Amino acid sequence: MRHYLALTPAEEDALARLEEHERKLPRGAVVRREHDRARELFVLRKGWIYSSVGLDDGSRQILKLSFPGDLLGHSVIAFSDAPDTLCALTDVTICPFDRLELRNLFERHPRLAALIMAVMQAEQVALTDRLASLGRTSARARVAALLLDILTRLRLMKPDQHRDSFPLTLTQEQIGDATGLTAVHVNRMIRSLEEEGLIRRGGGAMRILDEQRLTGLANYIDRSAEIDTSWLPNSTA
Amino acid sequence: MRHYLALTPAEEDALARLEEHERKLPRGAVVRREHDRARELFVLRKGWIYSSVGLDDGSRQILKLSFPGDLLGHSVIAFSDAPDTLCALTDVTICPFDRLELRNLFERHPRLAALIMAVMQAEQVALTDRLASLGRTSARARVAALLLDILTRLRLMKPDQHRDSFPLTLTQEQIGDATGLTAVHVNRMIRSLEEEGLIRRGGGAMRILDEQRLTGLANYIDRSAEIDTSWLPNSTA
DNA sequence: CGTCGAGTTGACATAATTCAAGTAAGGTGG
DNA sequence: CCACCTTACTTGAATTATGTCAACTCGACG
Repeated sequence: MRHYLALTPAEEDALARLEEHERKLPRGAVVRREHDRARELFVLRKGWIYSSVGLDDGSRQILKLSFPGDLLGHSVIAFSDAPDTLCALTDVTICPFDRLELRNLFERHPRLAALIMAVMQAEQVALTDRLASLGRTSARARVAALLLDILTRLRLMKPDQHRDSFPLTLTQEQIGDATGLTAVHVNRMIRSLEEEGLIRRGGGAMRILDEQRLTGLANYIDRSAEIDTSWLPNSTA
Repeated sequence: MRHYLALTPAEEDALARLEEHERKLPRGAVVRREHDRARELFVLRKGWIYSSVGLDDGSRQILKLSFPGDLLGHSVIAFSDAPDTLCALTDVTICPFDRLELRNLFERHPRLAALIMAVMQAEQVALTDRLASLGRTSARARVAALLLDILTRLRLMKPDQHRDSFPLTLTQEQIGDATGLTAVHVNRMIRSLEEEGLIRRGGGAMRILDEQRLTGLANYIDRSAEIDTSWLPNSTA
């Protein structure tokens, strides 16, 4: 799944074991709710999922979007109560596995464990990019950055299907919850981007017309440049 | 250093090895600059350090504060170019070690490697808390949350020294860069908190007078409740 | 002493929110 | 197949939070 380097057969097996079980959920389903006791991680096989936290005043912050191939629910690595809610944006297929499986990985496949740590770290850097986006850029820039982030991440997996567009499964309210804006204001920003010919909507899809200009305006940094795996331990098998 | 569980002598040795070398830097020194090639992680032994990114328009976002005992510079686990700048807020003592040392840890001390992953994960959750703070709370709340975060983290290490106060080494501009606000507005928020008797400043220190009320207003969540290590592998030695 | 960085304060400008009302599209029961 | 409802999207006007600019104070430090 996360093919940043050539895996040995034994490592492939170990990864496959994590995806042994499969669970399908309909659009809108809650995978797990914040404050619930949680022991499972998931590999997302199909569909989109978002992670969010609710605040006292009823507002909500979307923390992360996950796409096919992503690992989610990492928080159980540190805490036994889920700090965030996971919710399906589309019909999804997920492969749950207990965190005890990680134990096996650390003991028998140190290289895989280290690779997972590297991938998690890359996600953390993505989080800091979003932090800078929320803290220091305008509404327009935040919306633009979100759209670009979705596009580049989908394109990484399926370059042919997502040359310059993707299905718009997020409502404007959800975009607002991700960018720290109001649904109303998100709407205004999207139309302004559209009027300037930077993006176009239609048929339930979002198309990025001028990726370069949008990237500049959004202060967006594409970090899909490969993860550096040169320090990883050698494979054991 | 990170005593979330009892370590074996061999594990203690391995950790001690990471702290073999020591480097002292004066206040204001840059440990490493963003975009620099970077291979080293650090254990912060003494002093405070912040991590920040600069945006095109000259503004800056402070991503994280690090205190004694913290591990920093994790980004080299995934990338060979530093995504953020590390800068000393006080005179500091750091213990640098190459990321190749991690290899040794994964191969010989899987339990330690897993513990480090858990600690990193806890930091990631802290990042998501800040994301929600920037995205969905008012200026007052963000400033309050930052102050509480500093207090609770320092108190975790030195409960007696930091009952309810800490040295205010951050300028108001830096507080602004951390919370996504202007220095001017930070000033107004701090005085308003002070006028309401929630905090008090004096002698270069910040004192939290009404932690409970401040916590409520800030939407702050204290996650210093122990990291859950029950899933970790057994020690090898 | 004089300079400099940090903090403080007021007047004003602007970005984003709130409120309110309306339209379009999709789903459901009759 | 239509009438109805609901949910998402759109738009304008009024309001508010935060930013900008500019001036002033204060203490530290050379």
